[in-house]
Amino acid sequence: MTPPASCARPLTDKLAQLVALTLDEIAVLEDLQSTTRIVRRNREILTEGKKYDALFVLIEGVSIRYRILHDGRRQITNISLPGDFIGFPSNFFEGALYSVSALVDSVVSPVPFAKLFGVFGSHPRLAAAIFWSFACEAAMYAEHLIDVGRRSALERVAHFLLELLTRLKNIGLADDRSFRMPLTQELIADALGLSVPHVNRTLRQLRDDQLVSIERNMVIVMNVEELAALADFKKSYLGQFRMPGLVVDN
Amino acid sequence: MTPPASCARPLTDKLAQLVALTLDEIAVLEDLQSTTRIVRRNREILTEGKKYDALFVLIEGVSIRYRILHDGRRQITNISLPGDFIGFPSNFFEGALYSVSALVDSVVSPVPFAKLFGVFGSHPRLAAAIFWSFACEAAMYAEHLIDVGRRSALERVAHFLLELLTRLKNIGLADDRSFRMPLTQELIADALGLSVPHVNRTLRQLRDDQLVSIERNMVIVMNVEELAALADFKKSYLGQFRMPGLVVDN
DNA sequence: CGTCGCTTTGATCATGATCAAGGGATGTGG
DNA sequence: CCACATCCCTTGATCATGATCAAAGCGACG
Repeated sequence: MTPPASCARPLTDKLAQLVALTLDEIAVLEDLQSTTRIVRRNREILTEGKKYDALFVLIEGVSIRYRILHDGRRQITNISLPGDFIGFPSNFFEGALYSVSALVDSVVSPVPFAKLFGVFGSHPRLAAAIFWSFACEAAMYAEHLIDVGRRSALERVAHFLLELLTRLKNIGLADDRSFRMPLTQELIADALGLSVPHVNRTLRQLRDDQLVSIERNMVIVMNVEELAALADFKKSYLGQFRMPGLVVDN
Repeated sequence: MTPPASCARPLTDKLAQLVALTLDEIAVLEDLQSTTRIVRRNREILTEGKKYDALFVLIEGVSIRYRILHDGRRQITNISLPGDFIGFPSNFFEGALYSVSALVDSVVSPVPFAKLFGVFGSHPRLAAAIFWSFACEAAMYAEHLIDVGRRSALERVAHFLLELLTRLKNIGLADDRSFRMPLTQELIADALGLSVPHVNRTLRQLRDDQLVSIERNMVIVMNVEELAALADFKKSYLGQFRMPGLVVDN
């Protein structure tokens, strides 16, 4: 059902959408991700406090980054989809700052820091493109923060659904208005700083208002416009990137 | 009272704490910040939606990054102190994602993307160090997100005070337990996703509990240990960095 | 057919928002 | 030197969003 991992190159595809990559650059990029590892559903990919000498690229699957507070409350800071880097910025610290778990059986590829920084030195265009994906990740953090800090439960859930739809669409895992929700309501709650019952009620309200339709795992956004207006959602932070420094000759 | 801007080199100082910089590297770093601009209190340094070809370094002063929602609610995502980059990741997008305002008269220095990426190509150690400061910024976002998503008002305010204390200490603007609070309670409220009266009451409670003392603008953390325990605060995300890729020869 | 994981619903509770009004400081013009 | 205005802090009363607690429904799967 799932294609062999070696066939999927989500990171390359993602960066290629940004910049037309040369064959050489593609080769370098593929070399970065040459070794892969399978991580089973519900196993940790990264563990808080451990030392790492690499970032990871998520080749296939879905993972969450989170922190668990002393009394068990959990905040999911971030959801990773195929093509995303895992471990930025966490792994750059003495002792990873967060744990990352696979939500489904996943394939990851470690990218040693040394290799990564090597590419930064030798392939400036690639460097800029990779840099972009970090910027994009940071932008999602900021947007997530606004969500949790100042939006109502309804707006939060709406924004969350639209962000997920947009991101899944970008990597070909959603069509224009529908996708399979990879998270349980408990996970959504922990991502949005809400309780499970309230997420459930909020989803119900969105359904009652004819804004979305949810059946089993399938989410259909019935009215993207209106939902976006409700959530104050602008997808610019997920896409339009400037590549100003691309023509760098030093 | 304040030293002339040309004397302050907070970014260089910050990075020098990380890696012993060569004279050449220091020169390159200073060259990056060679032009400066003064921004008056309450003026915007960056405006949401505008295009920029540069990041900025905050040389002196304090600034906030924020988004205002359609109905006027404001979320401050981030507070910048001297030595911090302003405009990551926002300025890498077509149309800056957020506005940034100076809270006091400030000095900033534009760093054109082209120059920045040039350094990335030519000075890998510097690149890694600058990269670190982006990672640190991203880590603060994540920590802020946990704050707002899953901590109570009391924990949030406590965590906020400790983060500020630690950051100010790192740049020599605070002693071991006290500092001048650069934000009004309204700004604290907008940073933490709370209302002004509740921030006020929460600060009062921290005072009543003998954890902090606040007089005018001066904040004294009376009991760092206990406050850190209350807030679940670990300062590792503000300091300990690995420089694994520092010895890169390509 | 029973268990497990997830969703759904209801009833009650509490944290923190909102609304409303003062209370200092500090600064400015008369 | 005083009047007044502005900005921020403080406090109180009420309200509401969303948490918590509890229990039932409902597939899927072994």
